Amino acid sequence: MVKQLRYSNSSNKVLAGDKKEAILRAAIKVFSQNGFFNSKVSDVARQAGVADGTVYLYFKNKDDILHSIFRHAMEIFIEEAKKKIENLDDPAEKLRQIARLHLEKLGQDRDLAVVFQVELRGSTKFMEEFSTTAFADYLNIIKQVFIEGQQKGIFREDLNPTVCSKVLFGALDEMVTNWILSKKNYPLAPMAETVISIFFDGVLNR
Amino acid sequence: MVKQLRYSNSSNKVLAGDKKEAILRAAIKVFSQNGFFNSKVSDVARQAGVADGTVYLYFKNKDDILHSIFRHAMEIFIEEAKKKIENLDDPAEKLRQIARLHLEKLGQDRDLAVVFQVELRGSTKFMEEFSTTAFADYLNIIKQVFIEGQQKGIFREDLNPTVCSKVLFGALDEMVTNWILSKKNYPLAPMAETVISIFFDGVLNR
Amino acid sequence: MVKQLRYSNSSNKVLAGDKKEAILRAAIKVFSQNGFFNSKVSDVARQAGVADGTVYLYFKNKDDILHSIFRHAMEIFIEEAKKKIENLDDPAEKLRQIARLHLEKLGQDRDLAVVFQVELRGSTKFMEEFSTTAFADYLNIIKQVFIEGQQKGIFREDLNPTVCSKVLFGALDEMVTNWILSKKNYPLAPMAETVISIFFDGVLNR
Amino acid sequence: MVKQLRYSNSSNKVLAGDKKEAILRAAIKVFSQNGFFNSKVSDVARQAGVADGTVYLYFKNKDDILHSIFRHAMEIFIEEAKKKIENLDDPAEKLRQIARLHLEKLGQDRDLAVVFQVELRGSTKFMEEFSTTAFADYLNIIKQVFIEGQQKGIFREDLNPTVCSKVLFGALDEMVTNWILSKKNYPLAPMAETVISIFFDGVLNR
DNA sequence: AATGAATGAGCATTCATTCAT
DNA sequence: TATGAATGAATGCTCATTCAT
Repeated sequence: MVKQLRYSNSSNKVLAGDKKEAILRAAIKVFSQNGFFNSKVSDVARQAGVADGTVYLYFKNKDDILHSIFRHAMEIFIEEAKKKIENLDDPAEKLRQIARLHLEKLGQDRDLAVVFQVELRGSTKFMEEFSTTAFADYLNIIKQVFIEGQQKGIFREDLNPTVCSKVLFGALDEMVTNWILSKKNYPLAPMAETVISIFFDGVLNR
Repeated sequence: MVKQLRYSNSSNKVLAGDKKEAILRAAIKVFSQNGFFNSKVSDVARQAGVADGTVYLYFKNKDDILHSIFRHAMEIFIEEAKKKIENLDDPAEKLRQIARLHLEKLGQDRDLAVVFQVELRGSTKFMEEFSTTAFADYLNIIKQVFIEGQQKGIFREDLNPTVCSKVLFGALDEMVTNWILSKKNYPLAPMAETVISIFFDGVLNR
Repeated sequence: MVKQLRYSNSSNKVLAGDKKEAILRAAIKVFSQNGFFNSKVSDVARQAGVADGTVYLYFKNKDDILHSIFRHAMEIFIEEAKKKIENLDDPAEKLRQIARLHLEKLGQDRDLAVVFQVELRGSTKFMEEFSTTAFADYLNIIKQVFIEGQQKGIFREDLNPTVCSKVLFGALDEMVTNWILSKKNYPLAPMAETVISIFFDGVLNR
Repeated sequence: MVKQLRYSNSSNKVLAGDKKEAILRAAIKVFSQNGFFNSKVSDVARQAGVADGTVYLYFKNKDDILHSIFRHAMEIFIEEAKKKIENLDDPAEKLRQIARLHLEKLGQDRDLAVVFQVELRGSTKFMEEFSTTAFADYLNIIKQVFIEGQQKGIFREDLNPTVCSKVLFGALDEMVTNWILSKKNYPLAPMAETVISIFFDGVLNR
């Protein structure tokens, strides 16, 4: 969910942006291991291989690092999600792809997932900001697809699209949280199918 | 989700247990307003009307207060949930009652809800512990009801009961989180119906 | 210029106010030795025999310690100056007593003098505040005595009392500054006579 | 009290010496606005229109900038003072000219005055050094004129010349300090007459 | 000469916890 | 039980200075 570090291939000089990304990667690792509040800026710096002060050349403060992790990852994720569904016609298939991408992305990067599921949730300050920015964008994508599905007669029209998008997100979110807290090391992405199956058809026998 | 403060009605002396509960209530209020990490033990003490040191007569440390809030509230909640479903036969109705109780309880106590949705989530330490204790009990109740429903032929048998219980919980949980972060002041409990409707019948048109 | 530490003489318990005064005395010593900006709060605490945090039970912050030194000393000084002149009739004698008290007080406490002459002067923020508070009171006392002298026909009436009070203060102030910077260890108080002599009669021969 | 910036008028290239002077002027402005301790070297560099590192091509360190301001200004001042009095015979008139020059120079350059009256005073390190170098030279000029006046029978012989020179300096110094701290914007130089009048004739009526 | 990215030492302040009363 | 004064460990951030270019 975060771009890989890129090193210049025409010289051994590290690209400017790479130092910032190195700090971001380091922060994801450190925050996921010790928690945001227990992580020291100097831990992040050491992990990134830079001096403490250098962190402040790229980030306003410790909070800003956490913000950047979120913004950066969401940006990439939303971009990818949009690309993935733009060539699909079936709204149901679109939701299935989004669900899969959601679990795939976080399932690929446990550290990032921990930061997303735990560290970002521990403060109303963060929560409030996030729930009105990139996160709102994400929910909105789901919602629009749902509305499209209602218009095409695929989804029930008695349901509120906003609530439905939250139900789907909540279910996926819970899968991720359980996954990172689990002692077992099962693959996360396949759970998308089950979630989608329940979301689409419900649990009742027919 | 937490017992109301009870004052002795035969004397002016506050009952011993009430002082502990006063501190718990104070902590719920303070934590929900400032966040756990930004709350000082002295804030909790002042809110409870006791001296700083007194807090340590009832709780091991600051973390222990948060733990107690969780344990105390979950205890009451699980007890109430069990009582609510013990006289019901229909597993579907049982889940409906649980869902409604979940949203009713937290919808009645915004401060407690904030602590549950935000403050308790900000540390893997807490999360790991919670996900294996009282929270596991709660998920297990849902799961058992689900299995019962499968045995009675009401619920689909191709679905994993554990995953289903998480999907239901995740959906409800997301409702609560959105509710506490929302500027609007809508009633939370009624959303249980929609969530249950989706969970039971799915979103697809038939 | 600062009250001496008082210990309870009826028990070995240190009086509450004494801890604050102990910190003030310690700060005067530490600031005068290392300068305000180079002094660490922990230096002051160690010198006072208390923990770092204790300093903050009595002072808002490091700046507040410096402020308090000034306020405390000026309070005592102004009180004493007023008492010294209240029973005198001759305005000239009043100024002589003030000049002597000024040099006597600071001449008795070199550390305090260093703080007054050097540390308090190094910031416009402090300077501006001081020059409009206790320091203004001091200058005003001199000025009022001067006006009284003009009314009694003792002092020249063509001179601006405000300017005259500043001239006298400036001369005394320079004596103190030179004294603390001097390698030699001469007594400061006697210089009051010379300053007063010049201030009263001028340097011209007649 | 500081030479004006001179730019080459035969080319667009700034003369080498001018860059050093530009940094000095920038430092005077920045120090007077924010105080020496609160000013960053990068502030000075920006104000001077050079890179941070460039400052260190002309000055050893931040302290050295403050030293240079003092040395540079005193050099010019003392040179000018000497020239002003070399063609005068009357010691009294010499002192009057010095007093006027003192207040004229600082009254022309408020930023420099702030640095002289406030920033240079905040450290015993600076104070001690200054009081034995250029400042001692300045006091010595006054003192020599005073002795000359005593020899010519103009000034009282019962007075210590050193003390007298300090009294005059202290009075002038206080005028400057009050001027920079004053909200009102009165001209400083004219106060030289009053100070000299008091210094020469005293405040007593005759 | 000039640059400015990188460094890393340094410090005020907070606050959970203790303990003498 | 209850108090609250005292403790002292712990850390984010700044900024003077360097040095490769």
